[in-house]
Amino acid sequence: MMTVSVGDFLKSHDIKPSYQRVKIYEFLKNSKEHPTVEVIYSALNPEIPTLSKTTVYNTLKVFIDKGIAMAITIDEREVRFDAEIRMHGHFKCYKCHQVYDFEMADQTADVEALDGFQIMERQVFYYGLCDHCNQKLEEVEKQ
Amino acid sequence: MMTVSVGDFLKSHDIKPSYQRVKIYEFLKNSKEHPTVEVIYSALNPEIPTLSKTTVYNTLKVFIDKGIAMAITIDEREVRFDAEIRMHGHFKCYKCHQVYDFEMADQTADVEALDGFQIMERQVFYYGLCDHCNQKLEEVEKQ
DNA sequence: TTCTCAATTTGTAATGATTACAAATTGATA
DNA sequence: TATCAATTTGTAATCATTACAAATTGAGAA
Repeated sequence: MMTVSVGDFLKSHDIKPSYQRVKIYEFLKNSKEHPTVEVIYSALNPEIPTLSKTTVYNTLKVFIDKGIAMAITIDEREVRFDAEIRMHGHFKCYKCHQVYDFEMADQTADVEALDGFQIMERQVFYYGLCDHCNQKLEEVEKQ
Repeated sequence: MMTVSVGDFLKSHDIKPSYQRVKIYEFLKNSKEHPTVEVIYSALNPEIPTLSKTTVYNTLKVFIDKGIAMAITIDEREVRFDAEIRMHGHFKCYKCHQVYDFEMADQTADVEALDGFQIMERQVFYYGLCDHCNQKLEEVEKQ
């Protein structure tokens, strides 16, 4: 729930709120699916027929540089993006390939081995079977 | 320190120990740098002039399928590999691009949000400045 | 030893995400 | 309205990875 417009939000992070940037940020913020460049481009193309995929790449790079989005390399193949900046983990299902968010305590301070290191970003990826796919598998095994 | 030969180790994991596979596993096991396919290929090519990069890809896929190696997607660009299977984290320095291992408690059980999920793999990536680069930066700032 | 056959390796070509780059467009300010 | 820098766009290049088919290898049979 944002109390300021997307334009003002971008401005407050030193990003000039062009039409494309506002639309891309809105899409990313409202999306729960951690979309790829391809997904963002395909979703906005009908509404912005002149949109270029390069613009999507450029814009996401700006968002990341300014600290309002994150790149998620949970896929080996293509990068996903997330407008949720607060610390949380990502779970990817091997079967349905969906990426789930999960709440997670920040245990950075516990890591003694990194004394003297300046930790600026954290990514926690778990992989396996989501509850849905896991349950279907168990049902099959019962038979 | 392995008490069995690499060949026997591979056999015990259902992998036929060809010359290439043994050499690639030895290199990966002895490497602390989480090498990419390119690094592995370049390192072994002098010793195995007929080696093909495709073989390196194929072999690493076999190792991962059989559970004796892991893919590390800490780089957006290319995949790195690790023969260390026990749970540990990876830290990548933004400046020198080196990837460090660090010991880490497994807090999987703490994650309530993943009830019903079957977690099969974990990756923890931290990014920032390593102690070496961080220290150099502080020295510059003092001047 | 020689033969056979499946597994493995190899080289080349294709794929596809990402980046480079230069031209076109936009929009704020004078 | 004119100017100019920032932004957007389209195309071409880059490069890690994969697909695929031919060549090679190696273990067991004859």
